[in-house]
Amino acid sequence: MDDDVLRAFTELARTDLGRLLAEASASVNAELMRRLAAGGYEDVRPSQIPVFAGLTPGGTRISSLAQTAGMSRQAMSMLVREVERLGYISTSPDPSDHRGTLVRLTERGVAFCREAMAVSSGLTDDFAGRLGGAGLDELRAQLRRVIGA
Amino acid sequence: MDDDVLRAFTELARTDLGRLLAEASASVNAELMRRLAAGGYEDVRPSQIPVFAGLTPGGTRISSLAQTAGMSRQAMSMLVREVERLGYISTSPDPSDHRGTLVRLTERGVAFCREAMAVSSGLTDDFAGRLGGAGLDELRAQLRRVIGA
DNA sequence: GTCAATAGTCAACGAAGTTGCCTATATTGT
DNA sequence: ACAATATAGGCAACTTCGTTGACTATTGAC
Repeated sequence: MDDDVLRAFTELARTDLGRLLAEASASVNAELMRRLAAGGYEDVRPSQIPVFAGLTPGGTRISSLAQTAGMSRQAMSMLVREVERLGYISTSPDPSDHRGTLVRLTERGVAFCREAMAVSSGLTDDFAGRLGGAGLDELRAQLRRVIGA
Repeated sequence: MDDDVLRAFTELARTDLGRLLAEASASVNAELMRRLAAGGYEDVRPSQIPVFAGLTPGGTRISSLAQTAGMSRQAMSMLVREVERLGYISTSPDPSDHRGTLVRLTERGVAFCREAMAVSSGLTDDFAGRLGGAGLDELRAQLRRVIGA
């Protein structure tokens, strides 16, 4: 019966591993951003996090940030300008190669990274409480196995 | 030292639960769409899946699909037109309420749902092989615990 | 010193979704 | 019976996040 196919499909769509992963990801990410906002960083958007994540000590090229984030230089360039306008990073021409632009954290940027780490730790602790410490480690290991396809 | 904060932050960004979940979700979803495309359904895009997922036997309102998918009626209305143009669903005015539009699977739509279930089963089997059957069940349970925040 | 490669940016576009407003139909209260 | 209200759907404009293509400036190789 077609109806049976449809019912089975609907049921599948609800319990699917892909959907569970997507929901869990969205949920964790939303909670992370909510806590960052509560900590005084309401102006940072999720898409801007990769800018911070790609920074390295001593200053980092926009191209390098783009590659780390897996996106085009153009997109990263725009993100960098946004985050700079928010006051978290500063840019300056690379003295050793005037084609390049070096991106560095400002003091506010350092404070943001500290807060982000604290928030992430808090969230991790919450999950450890809910899943058990061993359960959380096991979850991480299984996710890595899922990714390593 | 600021550099230490940055290094710790970078490390965190790589091993973060949120990032693991996002990567796993993207990976599983991409693989699902890849297999659907390989099975002859190259024209269905990820954003259109919720149209199918919300359908119920006997025909379903666009508003109902929108609510199930958690999006606006306007967005779902557009998705419905796209998927209809691809030939997977048909629409007709609701005879019992002429404001409404009932959405139903076509034969091609039923075939798609069958294939999607087969693909999903295959994928689930693959993961069961990689994580162990009990490991997969445990992963699902933990993801549900993560979602139930 | 010319010539190819690289870093960054501008402009146009695309996918996926939102909000505000509009029409058509239904329902409800008096 | 009819005015008021609610609901279903659709149009238009906009936002977010990303892409590709074409361009300039600088650099390095020969």
